[in-house]
Amino acid sequence: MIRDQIRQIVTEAVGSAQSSGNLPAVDFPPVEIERPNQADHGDYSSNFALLATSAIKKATGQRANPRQIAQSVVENIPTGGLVGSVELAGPGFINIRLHENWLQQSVLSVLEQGASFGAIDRGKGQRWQVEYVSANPTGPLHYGGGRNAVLGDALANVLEAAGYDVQREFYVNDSGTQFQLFIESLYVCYIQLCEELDGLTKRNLEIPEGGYQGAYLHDYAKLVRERRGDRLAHLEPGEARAELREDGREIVVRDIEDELASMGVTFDRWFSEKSLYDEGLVDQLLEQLSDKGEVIKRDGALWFLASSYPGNEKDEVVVRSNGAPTYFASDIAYHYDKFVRRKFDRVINVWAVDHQGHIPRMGAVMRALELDPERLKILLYNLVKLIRDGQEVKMSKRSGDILTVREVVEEVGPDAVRFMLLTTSPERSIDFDMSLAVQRKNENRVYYVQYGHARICSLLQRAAQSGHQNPEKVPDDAAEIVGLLSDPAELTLIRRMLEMEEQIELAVDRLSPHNLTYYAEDLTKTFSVFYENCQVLHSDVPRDLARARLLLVLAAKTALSRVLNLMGMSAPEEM
RNA sequence: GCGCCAGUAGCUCAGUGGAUUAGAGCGUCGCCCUGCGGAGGCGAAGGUCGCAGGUUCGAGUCCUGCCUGGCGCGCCA
Repeated sequence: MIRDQIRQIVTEAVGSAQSSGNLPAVDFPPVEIERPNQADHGDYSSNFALLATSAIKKATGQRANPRQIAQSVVENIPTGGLVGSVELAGPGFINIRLHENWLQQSVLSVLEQGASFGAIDRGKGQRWQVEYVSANPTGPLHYGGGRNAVLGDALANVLEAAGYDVQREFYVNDSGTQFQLFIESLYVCYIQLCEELDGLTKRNLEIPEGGYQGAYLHDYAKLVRERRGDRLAHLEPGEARAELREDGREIVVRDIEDELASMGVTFDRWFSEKSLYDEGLVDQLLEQLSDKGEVIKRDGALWFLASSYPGNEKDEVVVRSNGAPTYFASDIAYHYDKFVRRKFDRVINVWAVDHQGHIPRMGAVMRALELDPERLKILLYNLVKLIRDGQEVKMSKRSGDILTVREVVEEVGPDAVRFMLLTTSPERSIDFDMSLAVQRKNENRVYYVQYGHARICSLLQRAAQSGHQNPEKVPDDAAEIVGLLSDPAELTLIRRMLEMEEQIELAVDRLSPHNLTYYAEDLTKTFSVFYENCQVLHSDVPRDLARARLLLVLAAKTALSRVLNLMGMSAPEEM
């Protein structure tokens, strides 16, 4: 990374200053490089001298002058390469500007990297898992799950860009109470459908208490009947429901899968909760924890003694007194599987805020399994409120009449959904204004960015038509002609593109990719300024300059489509 | 009651402990089209960063207390 290179250069300068006696031989804190807020403070700056002052005071008791320290460092930073100029500023800041030649040449580096532009190797050799959505397989996805999908997917994209080996997983809760209720509800719908269509005697079955009643169940039931005819209706209810589990699971999971695919979200693995029971892993883990005294029997139930771990106030039931395990039991086995069997270095679970209470418990589980709790990270996100025509979209849960991800995607389009759900930091709730998201107006930020990309494409296309060499191809004299890019608007655009690595790093560090939306806008804005100020295809523009600018435009396209892709959005050629 | 999160411009939101002016978009008010997509660009107005203390050379950012709103504290998930 550029910033790492700068850090290295400054660190070496500190070393030189120390060995020549200009700086005292004390232990200094590591050099930090930051991005100044103001452009005239350079591309990068370091507050090293200010931190060094207190380090010297601590070590020797002497008071040092930060400006003097900074001066000693500045003198030892060679210009050339990527460093254009170095200056001492204010109370002791070291401001560094990138070299113009180096900036120009980096246009070619952007083109070389192409679709992987901005990739860094921070995660090299590490296997991470992102588990997201993991909604109950009991029906279509509630729109709120859309935020989970978008966050998890973009985060996984960004982690891959940062060099991590990432696995995307959806945990299918096909074993608990909710799934059972779903199957029972589906059974009732199926029987009713058979009674109606196959003339069977009415049994007057009713959806069980707490069961599911959405209209989608009838669609599911139809699918079952298409596969099985009325065969299951002639079996004992218990037997029929057992058989229905498979069909029901398949149908609902497929439905959710399609729904997520409609906004471009896919998974590497759909992990079955039931499989943890089938292979006995849950029992095995409960025994194991029981042997270690972490799990005990009390009041007829089996308890995990979570309260012996920090942050936990109470114990948790893992097996109810009626013998049925809670979801928490399989969660223990599931995380054992993730960390011990599959050996993920780190796992990120994306959860809605209403699961926040589960976090300390999982921390306790990690400790009980003798795993470093740091290896499990929870990305919590707040709820989404849908607004249409200035009013909150309310829905009745009882009738199962929910607004689904599919419906929202159909109404506003996958790209707008993704962008909108990504702009806000996860811990904040979102008021998602659907009426605004569909408007092709200035207020809609999604279109601003995509329009910028389309305009770039149109420019490149026009270039090809007006007799330029295929602008998508880098010419042999590219290294020479990019040297003609010296307009402030051109250099600013290059600088902005070169922030890509840092933007990716930032999203990874915070486990939150929302900065990408702002970066995309910023990049687009910077391109627009260039576009206004620098003509490309115009008779007044010298041919080589036009060619150089076309390379820059192509690089801008590379950068902009890269950010859009990281966010999981399309980069339209035209709109 | 306890815990977690949020409170920044009229609105929607960024903000990684540092340099006299805390940013963006929208909205408002002015400009810029004999030129590559005006779904654009430039500029202006607009802020007690919820409140009160504290730490620091320096706080929107860290600490404490309080106010407001959301969520969580089940043999639910």
